[in-house]
Amino acid sequence: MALRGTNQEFGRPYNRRIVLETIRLEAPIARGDIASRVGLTVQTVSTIIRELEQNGFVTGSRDAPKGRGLPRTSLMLNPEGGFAIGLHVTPIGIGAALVNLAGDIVGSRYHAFAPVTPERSFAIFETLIAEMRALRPDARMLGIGVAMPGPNDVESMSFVGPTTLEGWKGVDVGGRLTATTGLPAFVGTEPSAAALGERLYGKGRDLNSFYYLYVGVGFGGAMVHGGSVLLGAHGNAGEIGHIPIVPDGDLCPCGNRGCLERYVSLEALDRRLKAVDPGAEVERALEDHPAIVDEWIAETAPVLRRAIATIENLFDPEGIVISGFASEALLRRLFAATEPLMHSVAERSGRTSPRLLLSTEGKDAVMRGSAALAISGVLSPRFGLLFAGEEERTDRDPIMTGPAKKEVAA
Amino acid sequence: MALRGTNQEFGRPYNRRIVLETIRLEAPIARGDIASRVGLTVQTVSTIIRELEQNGFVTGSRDAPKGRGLPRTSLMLNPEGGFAIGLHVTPIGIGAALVNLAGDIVGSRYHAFAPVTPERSFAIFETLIAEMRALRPDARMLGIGVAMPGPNDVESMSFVGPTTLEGWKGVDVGGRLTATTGLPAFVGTEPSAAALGERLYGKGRDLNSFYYLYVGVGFGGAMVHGGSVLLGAHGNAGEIGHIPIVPDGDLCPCGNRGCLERYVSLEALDRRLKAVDPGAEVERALEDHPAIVDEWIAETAPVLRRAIATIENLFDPEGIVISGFASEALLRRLFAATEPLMHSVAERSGRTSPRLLLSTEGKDAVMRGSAALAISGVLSPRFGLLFAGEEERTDRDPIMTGPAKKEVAA
DNA sequence: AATATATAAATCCATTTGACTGAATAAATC
DNA sequence: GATTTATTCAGTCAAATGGATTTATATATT
Repeated sequence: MALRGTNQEFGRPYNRRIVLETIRLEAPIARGDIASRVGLTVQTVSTIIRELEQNGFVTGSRDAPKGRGLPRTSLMLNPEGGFAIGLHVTPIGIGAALVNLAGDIVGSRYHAFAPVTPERSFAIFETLIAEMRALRPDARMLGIGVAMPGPNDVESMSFVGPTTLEGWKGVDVGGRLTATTGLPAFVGTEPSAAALGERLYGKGRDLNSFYYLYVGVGFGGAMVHGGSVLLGAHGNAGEIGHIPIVPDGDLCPCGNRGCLERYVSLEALDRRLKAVDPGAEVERALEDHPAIVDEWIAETAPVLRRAIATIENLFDPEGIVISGFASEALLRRLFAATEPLMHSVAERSGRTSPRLLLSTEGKDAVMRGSAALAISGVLSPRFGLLFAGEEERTDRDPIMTGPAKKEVAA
Repeated sequence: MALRGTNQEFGRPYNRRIVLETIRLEAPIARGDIASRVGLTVQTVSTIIRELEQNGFVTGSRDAPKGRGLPRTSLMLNPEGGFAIGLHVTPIGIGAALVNLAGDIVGSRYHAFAPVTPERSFAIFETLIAEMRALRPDARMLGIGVAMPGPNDVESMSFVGPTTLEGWKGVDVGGRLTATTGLPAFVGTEPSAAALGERLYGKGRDLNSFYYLYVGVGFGGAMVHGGSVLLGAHGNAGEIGHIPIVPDGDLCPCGNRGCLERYVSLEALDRRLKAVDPGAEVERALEDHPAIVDEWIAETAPVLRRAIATIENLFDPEGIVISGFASEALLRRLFAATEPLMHSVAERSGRTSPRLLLSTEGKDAVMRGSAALAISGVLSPRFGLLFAGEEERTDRDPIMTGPAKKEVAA
């Protein structure tokens, strides 16, 4: 855990992040409001804002006067203040996107190929990264984020079975990318990256804590608490696809029986489709084989409901966000099938917010999310950590370094 | 979440806590070692230690010389530096204990009565608290911690059924205790309090993250991560007793079917015993009805195993600690019945530590733990928070106030 | 219409807190 | 006496604070 003390040089960057994060979440907002919100004085916030403006992270605009007094200057993130490249590695290809500070996808590319071996992938990484960089050649590039299927380094289920990648065990993806590009690189699992994206730019903006469900080829999840994604001791928290949900159920490649992923996942649907029509594709399942989808939904709904009750009782989140690589139409079907929800601690007396939310971010979520892995280095409030349990980054504070830097009050 | 900025006056208490926590975990330890560990200079640590010594939290002793140079002064927590009263409310009585900074139970008392209504309980609280205070009349009393069965404020399952308390809905336990005693009072659920005790004084000292399972009348749990107990959005995280583990299983008072607690809990064993012998008692189950216990263990083992795999895949902890109100012998039986463990992300390639640990702290865990709720106000490293998600305590820093205070460099 | 006052937002400046750097001191061994 | 190690003393510096000041607008008064 390595508890660290604080000192003045540590405190300033921390306050910078707090202020920047507040602007991100509450924009447009004025200096005074930030001050009262974060518990600093207006003067302090003012000097921090000056730094942030000079470095291009924040822009301000004089409001229209209403009431007496000097009209406030509303501050907001400068979307062009920084960019990150998000990479999404799947068993059937690699996606890349250039994402700005506001989470907008400036441009993206997808390269389909198989098998996705490390050597071929690294070559494609380089091409994709160069392409993305070319979209904003002179901008401040904050880093690269890579989302990969989990879990990491687990004997029985790493990179085995249809939902995982083969041949990647022990490959230092982050290290190699940093070496070839000179940019800081961060690697995360698909669901944790997507959850981070959701927390920064999606439904998670309004939720202090939420559980994120990611229906992909497999089925993943991530708990977001206090702004951080909980990764667990070894980054494998959220392997919800492998919770044993049906006693003595289907055999799973992980060695257990009745894993959630065997029922609720695109791979599970695909298996059903292929059994009837070997040429069927999950993407077109609703159009081509609606009856099979109906059957699948009906049979998996109780399984999904039990999974949801399990999450609610174990994590007590403010809400559960359902999202994923699946098509929006299919997600909506799954979402609707969760009703009626089971009883759980989520049934609070004064509850107003919904227990379940559907994220329509769709497939962009992962790419945005993986870029967010890098962007979080700038935007994270807690000493640079958006992932609880992650090693503390000892790099210099990225906010005040980088190409876009103009001279700060020398 | 309310992000807060930091400043020097905020930084000093934080550093004090970091130093104190380091001493607690690593004692005996010298100033220099603390400095390099927490990243502060020796001088800064020195001044902090001086304060802590003057306030009686820490004592130092000159080591025996070995090698040349001035022998180091080893520092350790002064167990008598502070005390807290732990209260444990159960459906059949109330326990109280006086606990010192080192987590030692200085004295304890149990008052059996039923039904445990709020009015009778508050009267008994007062007697017990007075008794505990009398054990160290002049010592610094840090506060009162109360452990109660969960969950809080949930429509369908609050205070209903054999494992819960009735008539306590909406009762402000902490507020009333503070009002009558003048001491800060903290209320937590049984498992979260016990988990905190385990983290401060038990197996949790060596684990950065662990899941804590508490076999009580019901079945509870708590995730400890980075030194904090994760409470969830409303303090109800860890209602593991109500995860639906058997599809279409036994009906539970919560309204669902097949809840874990219906199988693995003292209440479940009790039901089995009473069905055969209405006068049977769980405490004497192993002696009086070994066959029934065998049968219960055999039938619940697969259920427990699935629960363990679920926890491992959802939280990825370093380990799972099994503990509880149950007798040590019974816990050992349950513990042994978890083998063979199912596959999960816990099966890491280089794994050396056990996946499951048995805590022999026994029934003291809860009382120590509830006292720890109050003690954590002093020992918590993160700005006074040992519970992630808890409201920030705006009280003055308890370390430097209180009866034992001698004049600090006026 | 012209002027004065009230209010709100943001900035300037002296003060204070607290951690840091470097020198000094104390207690041991060589 | 020289060297080594642990700890303390003295001065420096970064950064947040409180109070006064400046700027821009609205409203009241003459």
